[in-house]
Amino acid sequence: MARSHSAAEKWSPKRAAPLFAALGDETRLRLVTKLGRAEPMSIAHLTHGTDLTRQAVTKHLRVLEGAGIVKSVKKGRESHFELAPQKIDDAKKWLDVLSAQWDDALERLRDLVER
Amino acid sequence: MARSHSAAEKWSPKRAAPLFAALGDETRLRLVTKLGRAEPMSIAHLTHGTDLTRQAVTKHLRVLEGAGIVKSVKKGRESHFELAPQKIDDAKKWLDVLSAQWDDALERLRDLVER
DNA sequence: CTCATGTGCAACCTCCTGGTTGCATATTAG
DNA sequence: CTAATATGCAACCAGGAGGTTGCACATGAG
Repeated sequence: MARSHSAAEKWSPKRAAPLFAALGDETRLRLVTKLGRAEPMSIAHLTHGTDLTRQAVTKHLRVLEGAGIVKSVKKGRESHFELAPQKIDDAKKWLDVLSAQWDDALERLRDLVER
Repeated sequence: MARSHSAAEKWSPKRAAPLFAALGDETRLRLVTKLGRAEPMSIAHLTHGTDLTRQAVTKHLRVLEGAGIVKSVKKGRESHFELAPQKIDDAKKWLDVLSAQWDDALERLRDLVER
């Protein structure tokens, strides 16, 4: 495998933090939820219903794109965005690893007390 | 159930965003990982191995505490922090709902094409 | 062709964040 | 008691985040 990141690095805080940071904004979570409908949408469309400017929404989309949570494709004069569920899975898995670590630790502590 | 939040609100971006925001920092993810060992640790202890000041670490811990990801208990002159795995699960579930929404949408679109 | 629509870019502004330092206070160690 | 340890609190700072406005430019509609 000629991958640029080791398996250990995959769970590094360094790689996971930007992902969570991108999700750590109400507006962006709303955008992501809309894009969860699996229909690529233009910036103008995504701006509708928001009390924000088109440019503000654009900035949020670029942040999501930078984190790999969203992909954009130019379609004529429009930019269509769609969700990249792989990154969502990455975030989920990071939390899974943490939970597993916690559960293991608890169990090990319990064993220690019992014997 | 006399809960203060409706079931729908539980998945609102408004509630989830602060959670992800708290996780969106490398230092905080490192702290959370350390606390995943299920052993309550003092601020001084958590500062060890970091290139940060004790106060910087303290601030991060307060942010995590504010998001409910961590709980603190004063033990003598020390403040001991431990993980609150429930919030981690909340974050994970939010991502699960999003993934499910995406998968459902994809399947529905596929059906639409096939018939 | 002409005009309206959808974006991109850049400058600017305000507020929050992550960090630091300095000092006060509460406990525990000897 | 006295000194060392573990925190808390407040002031201060630089830089980044989230938003806005203004203007240029490309493309689709009539």
